[in-house]
Amino acid sequence: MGRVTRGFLAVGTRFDAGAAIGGVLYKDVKRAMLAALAEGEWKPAEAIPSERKLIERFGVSIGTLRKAIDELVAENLLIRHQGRGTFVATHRMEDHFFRFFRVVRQDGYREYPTVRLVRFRRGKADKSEAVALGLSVGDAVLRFTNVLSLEKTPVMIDAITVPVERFPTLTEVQLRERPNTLYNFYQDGFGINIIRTEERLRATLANDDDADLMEVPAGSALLQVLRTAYSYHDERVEYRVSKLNTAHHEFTLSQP
Amino acid sequence: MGRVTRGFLAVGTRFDAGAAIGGVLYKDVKRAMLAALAEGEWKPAEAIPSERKLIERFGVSIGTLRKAIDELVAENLLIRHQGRGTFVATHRMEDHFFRFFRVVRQDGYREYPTVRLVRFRRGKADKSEAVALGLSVGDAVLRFTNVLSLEKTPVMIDAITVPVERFPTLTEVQLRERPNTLYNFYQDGFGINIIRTEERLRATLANDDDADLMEVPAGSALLQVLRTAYSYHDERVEYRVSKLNTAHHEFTLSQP
DNA sequence: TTACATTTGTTCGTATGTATA
DNA sequence: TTATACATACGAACAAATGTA
Repeated sequence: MGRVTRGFLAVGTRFDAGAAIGGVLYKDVKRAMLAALAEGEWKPAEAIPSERKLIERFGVSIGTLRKAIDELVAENLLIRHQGRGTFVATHRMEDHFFRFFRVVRQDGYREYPTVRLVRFRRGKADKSEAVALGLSVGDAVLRFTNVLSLEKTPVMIDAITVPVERFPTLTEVQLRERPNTLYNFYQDGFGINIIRTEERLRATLANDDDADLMEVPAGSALLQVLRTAYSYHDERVEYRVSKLNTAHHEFTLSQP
Repeated sequence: MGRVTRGFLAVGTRFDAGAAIGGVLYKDVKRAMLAALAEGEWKPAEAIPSERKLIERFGVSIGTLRKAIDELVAENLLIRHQGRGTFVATHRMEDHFFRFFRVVRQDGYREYPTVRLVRFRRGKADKSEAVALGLSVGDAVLRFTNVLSLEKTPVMIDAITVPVERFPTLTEVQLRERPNTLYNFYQDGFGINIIRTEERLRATLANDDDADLMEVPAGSALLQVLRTAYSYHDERVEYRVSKLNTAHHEFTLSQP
């Protein structure tokens, strides 16, 4: 005989609930927590309720709760600190910056880049942007380009496209004056949390524009990174084509 | 008051043992299991002892054992199958092939490559090989080159270097006739398990040799991948420089 | 087909250790 | 010092998958 309720779901016996919902309780808890994150009930940098409160809220045991949290921690959505609490991950420099900026000097040295905004324009999604962002060709998008420098030397060009729908009030000035990382800015300014990216890499040759911005000869070999960035529920919110000069740097698959 | 022994370690009370060894019991169990794997007590594709036997062997509770196994599973060293047992991971095609072969057609289609061995020679480690493999310059190495094709078209060149010391009996014929993946061959033929790689990516231009092997014009942009492959205990056993033609394919960071 | 033994997976709960404010 | 929070370790009970008799 199962329990009579599933606590937060309250849908009948343990067994019936299992058949009716996800079958696995900790997965249901995880989903509920994911919903609390996606809906903004728990905000970046804030502590979520303590384990004791969460087991009351969800009506599960400590082990089940911890298993749900374990997975959210593994996915970098939450960060646990013994003695302090469990926190919603942010994109502040200290936290996750090098998870998304994988450029390293060839001797392994890592450094924060300086960013210069060189283009900002409204436009209509082309085919590749529409495919990448799940839009229709012609939908309104914002395109902007950053030049990233390391040790004062331009090393990477990021050509970024976002749907206007998700960033309706975004202005060039805001972008230029943002105090922190771009993904942190998405987070603070628009409530959009980038939690995952998919990236594909190619080699390409510098065109005149690249050559100009990156101070290399046209025809140089560049590493091209095609990135789609995802928010909660696999929602695509940014498409980015980066070009990296690998004369002195490289793209690393190792996390620091 | 702690327990009197730590089972397989038997080094005193729980607390003392903690201070003396790793401090965390499940980490000790994990280390012991890692040792059993590294020493070949548990061999690839075989089942390790059941949880019940392991908790007897290590003198820990089921929860502690499972936490140790959880981490080894997360690191892809073990694979659990409910109802069957827990198995040592292998490099057979079905298992982990696409963890190490990250080349995908631009439309996302994945395919096993065909491999052609085009060079095999003994030599002395140069600077970069020595650094990558933790050898001294001049140490004996084997170098061999594979051309990988997808849909009958050459797409990637792998220039591979391994220390002779780790592969003393390796011959060109063996390499040419291996029935399975290269890492599976290392595993079966030399007891060497590749469990992890570090990769760095650059863009480069095709030289005459590349152009010849890959049937592209010299000067084409190619994606270069510098890979160091590790066995247990972070031992470096292979250094590989790959060049990929990204005209129709790309290097993906997504796992299938 | 059925029944059973074996193995891992999930859920429960308790006690204690460790880090933090 | 104290209270709070997460971390580790224990183990029981049952569920689900698998292979075999």
